[in-house]
Amino acid sequence: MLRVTKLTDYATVLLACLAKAPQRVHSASELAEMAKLELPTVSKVLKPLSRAGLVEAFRGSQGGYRLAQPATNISLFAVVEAMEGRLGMTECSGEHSQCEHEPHCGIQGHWQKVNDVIADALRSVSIAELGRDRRKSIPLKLAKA
Amino acid sequence: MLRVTKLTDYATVLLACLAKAPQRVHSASELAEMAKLELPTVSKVLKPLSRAGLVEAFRGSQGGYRLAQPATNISLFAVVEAMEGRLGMTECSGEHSQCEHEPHCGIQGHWQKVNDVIADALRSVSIAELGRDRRKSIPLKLAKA
DNA sequence: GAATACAGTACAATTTTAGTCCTCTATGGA
DNA sequence: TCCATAGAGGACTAAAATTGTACTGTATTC
Repeated sequence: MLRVTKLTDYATVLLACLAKAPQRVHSASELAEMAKLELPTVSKVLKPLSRAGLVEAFRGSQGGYRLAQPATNISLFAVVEAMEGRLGMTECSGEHSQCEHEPHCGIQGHWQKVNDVIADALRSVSIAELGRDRRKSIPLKLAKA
Repeated sequence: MLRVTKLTDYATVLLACLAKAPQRVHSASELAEMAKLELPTVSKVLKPLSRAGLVEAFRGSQGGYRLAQPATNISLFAVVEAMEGRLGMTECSGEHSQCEHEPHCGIQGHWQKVNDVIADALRSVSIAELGRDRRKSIPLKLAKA
């Protein structure tokens, strides 16, 4: 099915939540509430996003997360890469290929082209666009505000 | 990493083999030899390709497989779909979504757009293109950001 | 210094994927 | 006709990835 992992999916949802109030600091539990996810799951998602520089983390009481960049600057490509590592459609399109078939495989270079096109597709969508409600706009009760 | 499964990868390799002599019938063991894969694995890959109408199968002695369409007509999209089912980047972009978050998720429609772009990317490459130009490797030194 | 909240690591349960094997059916030739 | 070949279909095992959770540590605020 060629899909991203659930964690990556969650990441886009959480980033879209953050993008709705980019200046505010949201705690992980507040985000869990907003996205209807479990707290440990939210933490797990936000950590790699923080390491990748997509969100800023603040410790201590009143701490939480905030977008580290304008929402329009954060592409789906960056999110996928932060969550799943370097994009590569096949074994041999990664950095250090372990593929034993390479010596007699005539096609490995071609997947790279496909990778590039897909990467461009992901780069063309920012999380700002994800946040824009196109259907039913959701209440998004900020219960803990 | 956003990658296709190994079986899909194998499928492209096998189809590229078939495309080199499109009129000939190749037995599964012959293809296994060409692609340096195990026979059971080759069989497993060719079955869904046959069901999807990408290759023709001939039983009995002197039987084997042959491309059912000109190689230029067989896109990577068709191969991925035959091997992995309908393309969908996220749970909710599939046909029958089981995603419990849909009612309060504001972004599900947006992944569909990404799907479409990626589908187009895959549609733009045929297995005929995979077979030609065995340029060893493409300079890919996009240093990790 | 106590409470809050993120960081990092580890781990169990589940699901997917990969690979193999076995039986059945169809074909072509002796 | 009979037999060897070769794909069809399904079942099954092992391995790997994903998911979700827990626990301990560290930083910050009041």
